[in-house]
Amino acid sequence: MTAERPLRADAARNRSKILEAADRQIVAHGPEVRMEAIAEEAGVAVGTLYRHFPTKDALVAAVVESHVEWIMTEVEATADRMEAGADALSEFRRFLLTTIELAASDQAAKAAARALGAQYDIARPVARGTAAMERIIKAGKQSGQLRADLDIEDFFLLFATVPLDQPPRARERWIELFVGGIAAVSAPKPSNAE
Amino acid sequence: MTAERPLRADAARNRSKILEAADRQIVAHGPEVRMEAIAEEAGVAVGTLYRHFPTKDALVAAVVESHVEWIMTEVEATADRMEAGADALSEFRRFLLTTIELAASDQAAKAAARALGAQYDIARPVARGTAAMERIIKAGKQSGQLRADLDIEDFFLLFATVPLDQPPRARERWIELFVGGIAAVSAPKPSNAE
DNA sequence: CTTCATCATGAACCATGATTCAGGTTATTG
DNA sequence: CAATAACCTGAATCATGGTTCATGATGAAG
Repeated sequence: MTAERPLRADAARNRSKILEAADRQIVAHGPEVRMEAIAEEAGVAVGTLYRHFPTKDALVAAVVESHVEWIMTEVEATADRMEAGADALSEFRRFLLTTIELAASDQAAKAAARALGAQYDIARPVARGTAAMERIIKAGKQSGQLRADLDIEDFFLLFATVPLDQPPRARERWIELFVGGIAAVSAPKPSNAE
Repeated sequence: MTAERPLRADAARNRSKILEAADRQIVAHGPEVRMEAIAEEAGVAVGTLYRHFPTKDALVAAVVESHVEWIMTEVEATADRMEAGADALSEFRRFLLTTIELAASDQAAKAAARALGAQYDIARPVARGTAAMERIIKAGKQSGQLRADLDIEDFFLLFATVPLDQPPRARERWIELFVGGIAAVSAPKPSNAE
């Protein structure tokens, strides 16, 4: 069906220059950058962008998806560590801190996080991450450090909620509060308090 | 200085028609509604909008601020109840539920919440709410149900973070998780777990 | 070294939406 | 009932930014 005629050498080169430029621009200025800015950064004319991507949205989507991919990789690494016996809470805290810290200055990752929260279904990459999150939850529950009623949905909620726009101190604080809420020791309706 | 010449009768009437229309439109469709839509809803021509508000931003700001005002009123009511001895956690949960539930379908309130989180300084209305939040925190700590280290900043963080775009069930769940994190019984770094 | 299918260029084109302003209305005052 | 300052109208103007396409270049095949 889709006869994949190999790209002409220069075309291939341009394609990646565009992708890289778009990534750089979107990371720095967010998905609203003008096509012209991307073209300039890539040392190419706007028309060329359109030769490779039908619309701006398509180009942005390509970039953002690669960042979702990246986030999912982090999730997997966390799952690995937790299964290897690491402390559930501190491991999770670490994940949030490093990932969020990086994502905060990265407008593309922000868009990615938003996308994740908005419509839990960016297919491929998310599927990978979903499996990892299941593992995280399972491991955390077994060690007794995560609420017994935790759910994947909760994780997506978490992503949709991270205050990426706040200053670093605020982000750390937020993590602190949220992790406390996730911990098994917290009591949703404490009747034994005092 | 500012010689407040009273508005001509029809002008005053139009002004409020515009404000109401803008509110309705922004609540329904968010701050991106076209000026023309607002004008039409108000039964007035676009030019008239500009006679009363220098720019679109000014008009939107007026509307959004009134919603911040509203939220702050809710905060005060909550403070009152808590000082009157109501259960800290459930009272706070109630506040979040009702306020958020209303705000969720209210694009203007969403923008308002975002504004609150983005730049804690919408002067007047926030000042009012800030005082109330101080009261909430104080009352909560005294009853021993709120973390001893809670801070006003935490509340702003909370507002900046509420997942208004998520479905109702998700919002409720989020509140559950977050309140758990705020409760004094939770232990940030539990060493007595087990 | 031709030849031509691919590819690149970038000015022109379009769509959207905010803002302006010349010309017509109307509330208010005397 | 003038007279006029305040007001209103809405088509025209601007600005922004995505998308197209006629024209010119160039890598690959023979």
